[in-house]
Amino acid sequence: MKNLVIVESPAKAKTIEKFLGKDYTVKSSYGHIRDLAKKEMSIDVEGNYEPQYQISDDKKSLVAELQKAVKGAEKVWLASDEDREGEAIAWHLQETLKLNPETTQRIVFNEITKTAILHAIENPRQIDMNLVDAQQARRVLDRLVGYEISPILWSKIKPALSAGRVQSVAVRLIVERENEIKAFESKPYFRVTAQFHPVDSPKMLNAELNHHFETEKEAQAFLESLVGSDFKVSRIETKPAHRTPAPPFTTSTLQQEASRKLGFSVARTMQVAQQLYESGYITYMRTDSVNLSDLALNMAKKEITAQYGAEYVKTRRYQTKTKGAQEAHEAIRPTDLTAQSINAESAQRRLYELIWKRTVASQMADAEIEKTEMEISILSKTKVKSDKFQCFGEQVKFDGFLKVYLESTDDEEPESEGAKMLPRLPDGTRLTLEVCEAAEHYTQHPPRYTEASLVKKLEDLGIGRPSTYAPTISTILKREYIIKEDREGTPLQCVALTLKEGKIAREERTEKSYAEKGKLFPTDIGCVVNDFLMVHFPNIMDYNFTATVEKDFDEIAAGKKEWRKVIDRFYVPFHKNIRQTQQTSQRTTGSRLLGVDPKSGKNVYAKIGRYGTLVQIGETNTDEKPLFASMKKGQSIETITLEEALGLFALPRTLGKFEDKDIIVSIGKFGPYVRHNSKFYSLGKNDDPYEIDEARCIEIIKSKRKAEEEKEEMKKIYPHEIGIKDGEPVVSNSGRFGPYLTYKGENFRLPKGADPLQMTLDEALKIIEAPSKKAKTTKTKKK
DNA sequence: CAGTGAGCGAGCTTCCGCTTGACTT
Repeated sequence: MKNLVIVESPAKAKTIEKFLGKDYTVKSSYGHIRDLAKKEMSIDVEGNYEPQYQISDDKKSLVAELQKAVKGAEKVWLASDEDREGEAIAWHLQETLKLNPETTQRIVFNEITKTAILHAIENPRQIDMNLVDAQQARRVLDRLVGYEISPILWSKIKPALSAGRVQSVAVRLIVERENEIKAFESKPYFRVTAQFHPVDSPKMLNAELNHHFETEKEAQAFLESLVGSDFKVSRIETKPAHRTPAPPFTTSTLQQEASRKLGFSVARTMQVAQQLYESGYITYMRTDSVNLSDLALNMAKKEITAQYGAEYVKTRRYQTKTKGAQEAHEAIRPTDLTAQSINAESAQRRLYELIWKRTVASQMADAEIEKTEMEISILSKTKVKSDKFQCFGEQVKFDGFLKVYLESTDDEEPESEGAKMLPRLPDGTRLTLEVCEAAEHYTQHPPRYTEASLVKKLEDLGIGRPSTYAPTISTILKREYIIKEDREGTPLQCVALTLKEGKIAREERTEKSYAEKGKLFPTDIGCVVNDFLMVHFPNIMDYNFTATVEKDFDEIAAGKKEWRKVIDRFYVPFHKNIRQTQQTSQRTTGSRLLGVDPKSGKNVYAKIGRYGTLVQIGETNTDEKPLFASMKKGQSIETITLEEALGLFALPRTLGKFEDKDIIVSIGKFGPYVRHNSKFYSLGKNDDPYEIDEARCIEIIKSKRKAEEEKEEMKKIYPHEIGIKDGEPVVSNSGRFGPYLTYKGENFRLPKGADPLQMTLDEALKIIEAPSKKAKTTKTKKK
């Protein structure tokens, strides 16, 4: 082997190997191979912040494999990504594999095309230690922040909590949005819409009054003033406008669009995109760049010309404006733009088509639009009115990119009527009012974040990276700082006044406020932790903290600052704050007094305990031990009432007898259960231990008994011998996931619908001999 | 396998950013 090239991703390795030919072997590092040890701080704070790196357990065999490959190679090329992390990966490889810095070739390319790669090979350099140091500073800072603040939370609030530069700010955004919503006062207003038609034509015009009314009285008075009034077109104006397509996808915009258009969670989008990437359908999916390669631009031009005509082509190069973008890759695009769709499972196909449309549209001409604005004046018999009706029309003159794709918005207002073509009516045209309605609406609070809109906000603030958006959300969900929930709209009483044929009718309607789906809500713990961090670590919680330290990292990368000095300037005051907070801050439980227990006369509190939120009767600092009960799902410290709190002390409940033994319902370590004759039976998902009755308990007991009997039956049937081949039996067994086959010590999955009891030996052998999806080279680890 | 929450004290938890694991009984 002459040349060994090491890249970050195995899929990339496969592609590059094709371009480079047989003199090159391409291997993958699978990301970072070394990191700070997980257990300890692993930073020698006294020793000038020297980081202590170690090869992670799951990378040991890979490193050994790379070591072997290095020995057999004449030249080693480090081709990790062209950014801070990529440079550090190259450096860790050089250190770990003991490569000679003088002779090791560092190459970079940010698009996977033959020209880009060959160009890179012709222009090797050495590792840029300034860039590596910028990464070390980033890594060390994150570790210091996370590993020094988290233990404070354990002792002051609850064990196993966490804080960090990215996650804590993400939680702050959600907590603050919820506070805004709580502070929001929804106010009613009256929106006036009307239908007119020219005196001599039945063609209807939809119009809206140029302002709202605050009260029904005002709206009523306005409608009354219309009776007997005349109407005319007082102004009509048309002007050309154009719309431009959205830039190609980055990780963040892909997550947003897949959420809006396909309803995917951020994690699902990334999982499906990974599959598309591994199958070679799309370019790399973790990117902050909107750049397309020349190859892609040419492909797009050809494809658009062929499909839609040359007038639809407009080649555009987009600039990445995102804060802190590192642009190590291209934008997310199809590798082959001639494939408008792919033959794959539904989720993959739909995501691919979205990417195809977005990419192609980004290289298409603007849409040319003609906008029309019309004003309708009210000619009152009594006085001249400044109130005016307005109509808006839109006509697409040339569709351009709209032929292919239109970006969605997060706007939750229902699609407004409009954007239609307006008839051309000359100024002064007399109009007849057909109907006018003043309908009551309520102002809406700001929307809660969805996963995708949170990602967008984080990206706008320059916080987090494409590879961490999805994991960050799953971390704050796992810590139970936030929950993802649907919330139904609440009914609103609305008045509607309708003027028709000179008469005003009044109607009361019940309308629902907008339902919220998959929105992020803060939990009690999230709020308490956020408040604590805001008081004691305001600088870390500052929305500009990341942007500020990124400036330092950039200066380190430019060789203008020394990374250890940057860290020292941050750490000395930070650590002092840590010590002070640990010594002086109070334990925080978020406790709230709910009232007095009528039975005992003692105070009832709701607060955070070691294992979650709970309610408590009595005081903790007295001789008498208080009573405790866990709160139910959906209850919170802030909203729970005294009655609800007292209801939680109803467990354990004894619900009569079955077969002469007590039925007792309670909640245990593993959730709600029924106990009967010293045996435990878990309750179903929809059973509430506070509500469940005797009959349902007996049903649960009986069905569990039946399931056990069936299991016994299965044990009698299995193992079932299907036949003998080469002196070895072909057997079917029944396991946790249903029946399966065993032959010569190996297990085989059954295809859907196959019944091993009816199966012939030939059929069974077919399953056994079918090639398994992946070669069984990997060993399974057992704990 | 079927709480806990006070207090004592052992030992545990935790960050962000690169990557893809594994295929059960």
